[in-house]
Amino acid sequence: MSYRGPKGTYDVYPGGRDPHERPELWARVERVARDLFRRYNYAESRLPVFEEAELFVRSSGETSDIVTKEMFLFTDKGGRELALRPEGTPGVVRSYIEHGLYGAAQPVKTWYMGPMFRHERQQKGRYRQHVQIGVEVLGSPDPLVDVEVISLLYNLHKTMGVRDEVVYLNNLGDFETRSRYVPELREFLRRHEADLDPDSRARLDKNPMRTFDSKSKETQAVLDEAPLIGEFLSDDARAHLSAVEKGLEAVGVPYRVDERLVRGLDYYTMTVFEAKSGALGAQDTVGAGGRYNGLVEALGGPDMPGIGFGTGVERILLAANAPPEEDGLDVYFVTLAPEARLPAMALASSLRAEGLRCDLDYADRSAKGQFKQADRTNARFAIVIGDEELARNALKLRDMSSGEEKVLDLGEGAPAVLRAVGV
RNA sequence: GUGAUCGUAGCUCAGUUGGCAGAGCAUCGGGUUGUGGUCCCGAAGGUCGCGGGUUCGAGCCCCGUCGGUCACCCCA
Repeated sequence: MSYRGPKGTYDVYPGGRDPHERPELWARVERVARDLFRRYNYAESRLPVFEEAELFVRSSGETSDIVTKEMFLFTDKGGRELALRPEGTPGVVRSYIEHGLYGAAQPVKTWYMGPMFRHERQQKGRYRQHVQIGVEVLGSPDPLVDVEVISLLYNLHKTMGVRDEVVYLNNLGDFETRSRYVPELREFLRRHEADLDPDSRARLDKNPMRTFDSKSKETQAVLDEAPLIGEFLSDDARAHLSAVEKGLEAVGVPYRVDERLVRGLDYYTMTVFEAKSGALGAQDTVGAGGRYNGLVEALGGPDMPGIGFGTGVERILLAANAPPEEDGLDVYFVTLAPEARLPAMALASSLRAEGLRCDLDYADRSAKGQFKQADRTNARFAIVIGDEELARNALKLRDMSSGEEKVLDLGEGAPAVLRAVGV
């Protein structure tokens, strides 16, 4: 084996085995997503897969893992520091600011789908290049926008057949809330430092809230007694959370409030949410997102609120029931003489123009082999053209399920076939 | 980045204490001078991931390396 795909990547290819390698499943997600976004009135954004590295540092936070150890960095020939995008939100916000969309009617609702890159070790449901579908709503602080975004995520997953899903919801308050809560939490954790796992201990100074994500039993035992952010929320944040809850109930999205839900990115404020599936492995988050009311301003725009989600297409496919593919060809051409190939090609071309799915043998197969191929491609009909048919300017139409055969006029071309197959 | 585990035909996998590289499925052909799904026969298909080492001899033992899988960290 000479070449392999780069570490942590995968191919979508004809005959792909795993769900995320199957082209027809990707086609389905794209179809479902586009249809849903049209109904919710979101317009598409197509953005570069690389940006100035600085953009991601400013957005995700200098201390975040994504920035410190997971970015694919490179320098172009002009000496610019660039990075393959590790997430979608910063690019969308940059675009919103760059094109002055804050001056348009608000909110601006957009969606995107494309590859994201993170330099990390892969495991089930995690790749160095993975595809995210995301939405961002910029310019409105309305809690009902949060409801719309969460319900959109939920419906996307539901339509795709994601199994065993639970939506978790929390409110992290504004920066002020956190500036009161975090010292309190840190103080508490410090008192129990001896019982924490090494990773959590290391996080104590930098970002104690992420201790909640630890999978260590000992650490979780300590956290059972820890102060929760709910008690520190401002009236505003509390009202926002309850408005979101009422909204989710109104639109019929099941959810659970989880006060221990924290998110890894620095820019989140107020609402955060995460959709998890029991059908995945350790990486069980299918999609997640939250509000980022300070981000637009931090990136040089006006003080505009925003909210969005990102969801991993590979994880959607992994967590969904892959439906059996039933569709096949309308016609497979069996050519039994070299002179039959051109008339077959011409007829196939006419039938394709009429919308029929057709294919021919390009492998110089035997008669038996060509019928076998007709069978494999699930063709409804085989059209046989050989010496006998050519001599009479005819073709033989074989119904592949009944075995019934009819002789048609080859000279008449597509209309005769269309009539016989009942289109 | 850390740890565990696995790399043999396109796929799934056997391969004994180190002794001639195998099976099933898939592919192609034949049985049927032009008829598929079942059946029978045959063919083709391999630097045993790669590089070193030990040995008379390595798919097998040792070291390194690359890659896959799973978990941690983190995240979609």
